[in-house]
Amino acid sequence: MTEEEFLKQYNIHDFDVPLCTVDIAIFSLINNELHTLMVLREEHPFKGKWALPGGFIHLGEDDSTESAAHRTLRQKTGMKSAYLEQVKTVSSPKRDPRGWSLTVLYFALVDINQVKRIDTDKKSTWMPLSDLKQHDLAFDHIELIRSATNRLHAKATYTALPIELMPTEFTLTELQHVFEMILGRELQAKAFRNRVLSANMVAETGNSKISGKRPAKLFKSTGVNREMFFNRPLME
Amino acid sequence: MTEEEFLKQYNIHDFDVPLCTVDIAIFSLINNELHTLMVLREEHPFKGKWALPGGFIHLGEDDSTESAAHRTLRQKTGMKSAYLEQVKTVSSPKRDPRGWSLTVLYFALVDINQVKRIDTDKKSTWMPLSDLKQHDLAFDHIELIRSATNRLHAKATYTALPIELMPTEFTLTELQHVFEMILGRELQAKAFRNRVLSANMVAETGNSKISGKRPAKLFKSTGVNREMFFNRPLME
DNA sequence: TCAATAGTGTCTTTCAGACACTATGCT
DNA sequence: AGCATAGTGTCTGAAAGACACTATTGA
Repeated sequence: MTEEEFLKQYNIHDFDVPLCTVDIAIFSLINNELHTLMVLREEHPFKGKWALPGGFIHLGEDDSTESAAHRTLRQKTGMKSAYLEQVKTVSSPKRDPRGWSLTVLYFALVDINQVKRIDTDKKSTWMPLSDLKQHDLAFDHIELIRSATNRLHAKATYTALPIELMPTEFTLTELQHVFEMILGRELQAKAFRNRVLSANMVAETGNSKISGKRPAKLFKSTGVNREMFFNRPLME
Repeated sequence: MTEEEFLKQYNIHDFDVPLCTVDIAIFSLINNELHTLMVLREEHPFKGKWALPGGFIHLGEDDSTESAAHRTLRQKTGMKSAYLEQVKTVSSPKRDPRGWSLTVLYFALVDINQVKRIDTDKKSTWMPLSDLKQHDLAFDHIELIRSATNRLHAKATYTALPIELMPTEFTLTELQHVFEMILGRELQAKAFRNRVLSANMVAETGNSKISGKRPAKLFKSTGVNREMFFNRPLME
């Protein structure tokens, strides 16, 4: 048989195949707390439960799981681009009652001020991470969120990725507080500032922010944080 | 409709679904060189080309993509357990001529002395990494191998994972040479030894190896390398 | 005794941690 | 002037880099 003949007779529907989805944990800062965007499932299975945004890959529309993730992100937040990173692929015969399933998990970091639109057709909400355990989420999404959070936590110790969560202008103290929230512990101002400043990850905007007492210089991201790795982690 | 009714009428074959596979780059040391196990494709597509071991998930047999990877590893090397790590999931409508496809990539590190059996039904070979570019591999497998190699390289800078490639007993100089091969540069004996010894990643066996001149102490892995991360990378 | 490989002593450099200190602007 | 927050000076310690040095064996 030639390859052409083979491809002609090949039909994926002759085989048992897994269900194949993409899920994204979209993280954002609201009132100095980490939130993740959740959508209410309006169909079975897990109807009425909160779930991560995502779903089946649209074979005609998506060029990769990453572009499926971008599409979802666009639909839910109106953002054309944002930091998006693949976390891992999780699979099991049990995690979806419809059958053997596999999901490619991503996480995104967005500045909440850039979020333009939230799909009105589906009920969705920004849920603080601290509230998650009180909800009985769909599928294994609580586990997925934990995996995404762990990745974010790890990245905060050896990169400056959390800058992606910040508004256009921010003070270094504000940035430090975000890191502290993600890492769950306090940081030394000196070490923290040395690190981001000497790596040129932020640049002064010339503006400052008066929050009552001494005004703090405002900084903006230089974008270096997307690729740069520090060669020592923050603490152990 | 109840969930039960929904599940009863749900049929995955009503939808367009991607092809879904698992591939593994199985790395091993042969004659002081990194090799990866390749199998000859005996069917279309890419018939007659070399490819990474792997293939479709067996829904009845595999509990996850990881167990599909373990099954493949067992079939190709006879090894029940070995270091196995998920690298990433790669997808595209073009990478497989049969249609939209997705593969979950793993890499494994094996001690070549523990490899018991190589499937006799499929032609397979250990290919040195340096030879790969001379071959026209199936699918995007050359890219997948590059991704797996990059991961191994990164891990060698901040963990002692390459210990998994070593035989039961080895000298520190031999281990250092393996790191040097993976990293593509020379290391300082002092720094290298301090690092693995103070982390208790290896333990003396009491034996030594005479290779002509001063005998070198033999060490064995303590297994610590699987989880331990150094808090500074080797060089930049 | 010498060649060759194994393994160490020790100085430098880098950067995080600790923490006391100074700076600024509002009230 | 006082106070709260912004931001710095400077010492310590841990671990990597450099590189000269010593140790052990067989021939």
